Amino acid sequence: MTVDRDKARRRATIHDVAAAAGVSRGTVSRALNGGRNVSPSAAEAVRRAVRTTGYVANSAARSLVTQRAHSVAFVLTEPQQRLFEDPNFSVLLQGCTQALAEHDVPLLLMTAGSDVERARTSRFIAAGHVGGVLLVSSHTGNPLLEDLRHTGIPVVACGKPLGHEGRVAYAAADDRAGARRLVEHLRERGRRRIATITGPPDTPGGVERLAGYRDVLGADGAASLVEHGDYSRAGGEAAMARLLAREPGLDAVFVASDLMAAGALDVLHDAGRRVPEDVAVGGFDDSVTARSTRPALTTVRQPFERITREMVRLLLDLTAGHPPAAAILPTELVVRDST
Amino acid sequence: MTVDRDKARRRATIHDVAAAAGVSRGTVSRALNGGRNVSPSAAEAVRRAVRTTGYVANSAARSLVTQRAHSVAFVLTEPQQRLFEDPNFSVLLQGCTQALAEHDVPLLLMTAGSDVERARTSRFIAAGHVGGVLLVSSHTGNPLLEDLRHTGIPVVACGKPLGHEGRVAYAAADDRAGARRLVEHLRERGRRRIATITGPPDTPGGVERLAGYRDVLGADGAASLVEHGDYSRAGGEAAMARLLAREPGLDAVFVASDLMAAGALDVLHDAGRRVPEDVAVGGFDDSVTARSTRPALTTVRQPFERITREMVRLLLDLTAGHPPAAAILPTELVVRDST
DNA sequence: CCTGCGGCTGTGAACGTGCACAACTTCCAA
DNA sequence: TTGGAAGTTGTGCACGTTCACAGCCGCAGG
Repeated sequence: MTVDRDKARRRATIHDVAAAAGVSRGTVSRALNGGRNVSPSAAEAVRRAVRTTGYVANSAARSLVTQRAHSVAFVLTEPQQRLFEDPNFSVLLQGCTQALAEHDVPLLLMTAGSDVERARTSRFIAAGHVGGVLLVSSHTGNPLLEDLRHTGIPVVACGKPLGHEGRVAYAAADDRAGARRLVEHLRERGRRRIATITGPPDTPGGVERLAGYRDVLGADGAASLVEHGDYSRAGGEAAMARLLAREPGLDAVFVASDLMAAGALDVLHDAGRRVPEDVAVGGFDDSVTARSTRPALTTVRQPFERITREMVRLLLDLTAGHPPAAAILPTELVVRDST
Repeated sequence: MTVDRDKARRRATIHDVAAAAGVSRGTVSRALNGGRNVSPSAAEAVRRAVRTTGYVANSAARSLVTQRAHSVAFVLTEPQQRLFEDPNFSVLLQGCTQALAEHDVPLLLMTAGSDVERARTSRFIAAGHVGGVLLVSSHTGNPLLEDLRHTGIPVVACGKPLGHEGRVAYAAADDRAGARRLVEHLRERGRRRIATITGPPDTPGGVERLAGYRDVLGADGAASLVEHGDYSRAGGEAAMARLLAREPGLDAVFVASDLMAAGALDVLHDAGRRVPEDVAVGGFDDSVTARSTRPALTTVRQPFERITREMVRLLLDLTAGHPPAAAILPTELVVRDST
């Protein structure tokens, strides 16, 4: 009775497993972790004992002795509002959760939008509470990355970490090729006055997608039809308005994100331009936004699922001792009704 | 030199603080945790030593001895797709992260959409890896809640947990009053044939918002103008199409979520109905969707910030030994262009 | 037959913390 | 003066795990 009650109340420890299997703690630990130097019979006995006792390793005790945590922090350095305005972040978060769960690694969500948040997050990570960091930060020059590199904790960035290339692992879509493909598509549709709304110049998406645009159109003619946005819907509206004021005769716009493109569509609509008859509009990301605009948006699909999967793989590699690597993944043109 | 190097490499422990403050480990522990029975001079010395050593308590060691984790799991039981389609989940997630961070409690994000995920999440939580659970699950009858109640780990639900009222703590908006207010608003605008698109009948939002609608219109006349949706955009489209087929002369629709309302707007537009001239449309949630539709949506604002704050407060109360409580929070009518 | 070696196993120590307990001080009332 | 109460402090132990080490066995080579 007493034994049964204890077993029911307290979680099974490695001692219980050892006793049930008729071996020692060390053997159980070896069987479960390394798997080396354990006889087949002992391994089988341990496996059975684990099943009957319902043993799950105590992570606190484990990370106390191994001096490192098993969990991974997903850190978002954008101002908080972005998390719910831009669907891309949700997709990334969901993908990473999924990919990590498959490796039985819990994900801690942390934000570092304000200075207070950044200090708190930085301190938390430096305290060794997590074994790795997935950093989603588009803007360069974020002090958090400096802090993290100083701690020596494995970090994988989403998108090329401008200024840290080669020193920080990252996974990213091939922004430049994707942008090139979309602008080529606009030309194939017969468009001649093609403008662009870029992302901020201190973000990889802002730089690379503009580069792809210029690959097709050349730097000279392009220079006069470039406006910068900030990836927000409102930013897209403002940039589109500026473009129309500068060049009323434009017949196409390549917008560096779907959210900004949605804003641009509104402005074009209010200005009496028909899409795609008068002006063709191309976006970037293929987020849910692209499917819900009117007309539905032609865009460049980012391989978010592969990106998140690669981020997790790179992080696990890093913790295994590999040097920082990069994964550049191909994009895909999705043609809908706006071009 | 050696001391300096050690201090730089290894994290400061409670021993280091005790040595620096000239007291014992026990006093340091008391000063930091309880604060009771510690002389002012000792407390001051400890405080100073903590600052100079940069001491941060080792959470692994702490939870090993206290037998409970400090972190909180945010569990989403909806199918994964919903996370990025419905902005409400992002808002909830962001709010909880924020509120927990203020208490220095890390948030673990877990999903339980499929059976495999649910089993994994359930096992993880049962293993004692988290100190509490914030459960975001609209549908009733989810086996996860049963699992969780069995473990005895504190749980706070978001929205009334149908079938567990009084036994599980929860925070929710006053759905019924909010729906009532919106339908009254439609009548004040002179509408007479008011239909409704509800949420699923096994969700609190599906039940309560329909109840509010009936409070105003009476059960009899209402019965013929009710269609069920599933909170998705596509579900809203389908339900709107069914309503139009049943009652072409309707002049208003109360839709139980903004996302479904966005779908309904599309269908009304394609059917040649002008909004709000021919048909007034009201939504629920006041999510970003409501501001980006054309016309902008009249809706009921859910006090998400207060909801998340209350969820966290209820959870902390629970861990402190209080019995499960509920927090019902008032909503607000937001009038825009669709009514 | 002894020696060495490689595979396998058990045992003690350590990780850093909170808590129970004992010891010590101070102070006041009997 | 003494006793005890109240407040403050130090110390041993336990939490559950991994790791290094030592001991055991069987086997092959000298």
